[in-house]
Amino acid sequence: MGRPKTPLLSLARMASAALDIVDSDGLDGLSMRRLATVLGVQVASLYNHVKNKDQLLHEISNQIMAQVDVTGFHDGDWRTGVATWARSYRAALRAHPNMVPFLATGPARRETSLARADAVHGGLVAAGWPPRQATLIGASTKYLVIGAAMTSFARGFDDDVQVYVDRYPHLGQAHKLRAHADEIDDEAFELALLSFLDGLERQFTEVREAR
Amino acid sequence: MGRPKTPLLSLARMASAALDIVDSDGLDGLSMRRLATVLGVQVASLYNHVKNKDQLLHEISNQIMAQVDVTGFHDGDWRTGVATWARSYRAALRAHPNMVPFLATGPARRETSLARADAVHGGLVAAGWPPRQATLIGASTKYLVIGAAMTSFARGFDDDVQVYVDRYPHLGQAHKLRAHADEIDDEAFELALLSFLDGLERQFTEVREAR
DNA sequence: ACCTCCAAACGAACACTGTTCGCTAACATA
DNA sequence: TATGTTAGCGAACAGTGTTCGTTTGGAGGT
Repeated sequence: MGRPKTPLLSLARMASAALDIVDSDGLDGLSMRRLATVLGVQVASLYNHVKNKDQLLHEISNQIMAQVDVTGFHDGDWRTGVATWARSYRAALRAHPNMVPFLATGPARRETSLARADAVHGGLVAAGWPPRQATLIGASTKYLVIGAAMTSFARGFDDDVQVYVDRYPHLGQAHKLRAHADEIDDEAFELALLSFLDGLERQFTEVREAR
Repeated sequence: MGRPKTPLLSLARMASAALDIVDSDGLDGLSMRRLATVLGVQVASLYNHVKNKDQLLHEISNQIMAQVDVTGFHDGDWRTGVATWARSYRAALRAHPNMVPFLATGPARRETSLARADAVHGGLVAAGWPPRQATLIGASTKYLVIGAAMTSFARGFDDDVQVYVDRYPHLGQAHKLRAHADEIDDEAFELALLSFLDGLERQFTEVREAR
């Protein structure tokens, strides 16, 4: 067949189609052959635009991480900075839940991830936090976001009552959870985030008074 | 060859060997063929003891979750209950970091997981929390633990300075993180956990006064 | 205009994966 | 003693990521 007059593929088109597959059929549902079929192309052609399947997934990851908002630090208020960062971070992950296991694993060497980390750390230090504390806050917040995106707590329970009755006395209502899954997950995340920020606030005043 | 005089395999032996492989070579490093080789056996034989590779992984997961300690609720003190639960939960996951992606994904239908959830929820309610709050606390705590186990924040950075210098002004010290990776991860987890518990404590007194 | 080099498609193959099938031989039970 | 179940084995199947050599279009240089 040879080289076509106008290119059939592009990195953007591939990443977009791949993300569609992952969104609808999970991470395991994405195979290079299936992606090729969707794009109307043969498998080997994909490797002209991507070195690896891994690289393709990183490409998608960058796309997702670009949605994370770190502008909340601009006015020097660290609390709203962390809050908007955490919320937009979680929202970006929840938009593509099947990608979360990949996003959360492995080193954060991705471009966009590092850029976000840089902005957060810089924002916290500029607001008056010692570097060490800024690091810890960044880490803790990331834990919370990743955990919340990874594990939809409420969806982890079965609709069927029989699973719980008799065997787990305190989980009698657990099957109802799935109906309000999103609601509960949202509330649990907000609860953790706000109480965390409250805790930090107290610590922050101590830091300021120590000077 | 036929049936051997004494069984060569057992579920326990398989799970144990499989976990060894996962611990040393990652989740992807575990293949049924390799597991069979390690056990001095042919692949097909494994399927006499396990229906699936998935079932094998669930077996391992149960083994790990059994390490989680929920006895802290026994004396009615919810705060130490949650704290010991969270810490032992995290410790169990950190002991086998490569298993975390599997443990964290998918519904928590596993026996041992449900038993733990039951104990936690029961403990919180017994201590005076309304069921709804108990659910949220369970969820939030799980988020934190899963996130902390999933993402070793500090290990996510590169040892090489050149990665950061010039490009990310606020991450100039980031390469030093890896040296104290464990220390930082521990502190970040404790920071999040304690400030979360503090936040809950304030909320709890409000709940009591409302009665 | 010609020649060269690179880019982007293809088809075929390789090594690997999880899983199933039919076969055999030992044990457990009636 | 006969029967059925259990736990090994070998071979095969469909599917995976990836690489190789080949073909051909287009861009750049002389």
